[in-house]
Amino acid sequence: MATKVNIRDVAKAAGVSVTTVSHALSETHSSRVNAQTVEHIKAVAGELGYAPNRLASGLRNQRSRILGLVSDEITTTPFAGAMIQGAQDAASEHGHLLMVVNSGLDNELERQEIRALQQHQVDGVVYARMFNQRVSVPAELQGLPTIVLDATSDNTALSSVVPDEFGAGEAAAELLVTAGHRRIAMINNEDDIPAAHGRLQGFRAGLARHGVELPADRLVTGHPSTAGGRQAALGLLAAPERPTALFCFSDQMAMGAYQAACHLGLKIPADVSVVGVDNLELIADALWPGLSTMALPHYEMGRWAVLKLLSELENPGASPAHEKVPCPLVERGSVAPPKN
Amino acid sequence: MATKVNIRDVAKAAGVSVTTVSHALSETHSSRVNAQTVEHIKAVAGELGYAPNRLASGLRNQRSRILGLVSDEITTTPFAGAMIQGAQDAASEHGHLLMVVNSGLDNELERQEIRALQQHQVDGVVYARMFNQRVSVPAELQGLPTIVLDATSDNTALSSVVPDEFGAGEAAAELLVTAGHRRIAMINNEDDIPAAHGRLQGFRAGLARHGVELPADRLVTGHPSTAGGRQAALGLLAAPERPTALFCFSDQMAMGAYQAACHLGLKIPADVSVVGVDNLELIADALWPGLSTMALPHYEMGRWAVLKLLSELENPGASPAHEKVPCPLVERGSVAPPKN
DNA sequence: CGTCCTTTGCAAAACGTTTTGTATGTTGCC
DNA sequence: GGCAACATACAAAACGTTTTGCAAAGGACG
Repeated sequence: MATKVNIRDVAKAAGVSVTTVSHALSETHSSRVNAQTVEHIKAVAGELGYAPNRLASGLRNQRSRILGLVSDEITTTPFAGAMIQGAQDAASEHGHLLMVVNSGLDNELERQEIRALQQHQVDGVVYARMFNQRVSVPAELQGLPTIVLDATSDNTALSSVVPDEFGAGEAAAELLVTAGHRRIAMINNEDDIPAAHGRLQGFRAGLARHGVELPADRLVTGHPSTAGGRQAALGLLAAPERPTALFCFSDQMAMGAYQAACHLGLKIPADVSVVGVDNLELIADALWPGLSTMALPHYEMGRWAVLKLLSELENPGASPAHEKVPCPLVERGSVAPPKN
Repeated sequence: MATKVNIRDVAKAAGVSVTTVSHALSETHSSRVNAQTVEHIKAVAGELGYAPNRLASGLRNQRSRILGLVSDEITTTPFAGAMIQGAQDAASEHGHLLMVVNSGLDNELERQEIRALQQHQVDGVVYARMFNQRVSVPAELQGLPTIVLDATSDNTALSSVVPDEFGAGEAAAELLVTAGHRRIAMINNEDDIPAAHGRLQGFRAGLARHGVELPADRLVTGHPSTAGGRQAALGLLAAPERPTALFCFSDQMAMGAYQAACHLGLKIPADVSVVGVDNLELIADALWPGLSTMALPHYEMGRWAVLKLLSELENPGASPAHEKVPCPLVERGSVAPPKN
């Protein structure tokens, strides 16, 4: 009762030839067969539960309808899920399936996984990173349509999609300034990656538009973790003229800021407002009060990458695109006007 | 320069027949060809970068070497990553690839995704849930080897793997009692799922072994979220004879307990010890102090499921297994002896 | 020296599709 | 009524493997 019924069985049951069944079931060739016959064949096929063997059709067409998604680390980051989901949804909508592999940080393993994908004749690959960084895609992917996801490739011939880091920083500044804040600080990632750079630039630009400065002593960096954020926030909030608002590189660092505030007896948002980046449900929603944060559009980026990949497969001549997806603000309860 | 080289090219380059190449490269038939010739062929194949087309061999062998993983929700839970990774690692080690699909809570979509997997001739399926619950696997999977992951199926013919919930509860009790606690409370999930039931049973058993009771007013339930845990903890810790230790259903609920403690001016672990379940890096590691917790073995379960699936594929007669994977304690800093 | 076995290599068929080219039957037109 | 044109259906080849059955060559033995 398994997937045993093949096109020959359908042909026999419908009393026609295999060719006719194939034509009837194919969108493009159905004109070659009588409309009534098409109906009949479809009915019989449905009845028999016929599902064409994609291995066979892939072999014949040189088109497996499988897409590869290779990422650096699925396990450790909570973003991976949204990315994969976005990619998978887009693939599924267009009759494709996704093969997910991940390599950790092991280059040799990565090579191997990519070879495995190639053996399975994937039509193309999404090469994903879990945060916006600069990468060079492995040579193995030469000749295979590839989209770079949440990273920028040194090979500009490859399409890529990243969050609009600049815009996120800008919007965060806008939010805090219009809430009335003037003494504002930023806790940034100490690593000099595009994400850190872009958010800072945007934040500065957003502040500047309202004539607000970000003096050097209100820009601190730390390890991108709760502990890093906590430590940085403890320093900032202990200062004599402490800032009334904090923009944190990530929700995790923002969580550290919450801990620092609680430790110092400061209330959020009454004494200090906090804005994060990521919109990790697990953190932003869990903090008390909820954390207002700039959502990283991982789902949308996953979708975009697959859609772009499919479109490049359709017409191979297309020129590459470099997309920036906006990061919408998700307001919870961590921002209020300053007290005085 | 893509994956253009096929077995025929190798044969030509090596000056032998296609058959001989196939035999030489196959583990089982390599005895049919001269050892020296095997070496030569392998050398040529390597030189040419030959990689056999799995679509073709899958078609021929009726064995695609693709495994399906269908899950309810990848996006929203941070466990998915570890599960997928475990499954993928195990698959990769045995020369298989994983196709991940997920259905949300939409049954129709699930059916559709499963059909898609079947069209791609997956050799078997891992049917995963994101927390231990009771499921009935969809009829579409009839006839396809299936393993149930992090759930128990009403069809006992299907192998399944779940965490050892009972053992986790037991170990948590052991930890708290040997630290010296006697007034101990539990904050459980209000939903009556195997996870909640098992952990409570185990916790009770663990306490009982040391003559400690869990009176009704020290067993409270709440929504399995930070807010739910916070609310429950606020109630417990405001009681006249407040408990000195809390066992929480999840790390998220434990995070709520942290917030309640901070709110009430209680220090962890000095005033109250806390134990969670899950070992979510994002939370357990982020809390201050770090949260001691029972790790849910998602990675291992993912591995186990795939390994079991592969073994059932090898010998189809095997009887089903129902595995419980232990939940190791991960100690951080949230447990200390009671003050008085 | 002939026979029989063993070693080694190959030709051909099969897996389930899709597509091209062709054959059959039907209709319309002169 | 004959022929062209068209609609419809089919046979066969191809995609890249694996495996079965068979042939050729070489060695051992009587």
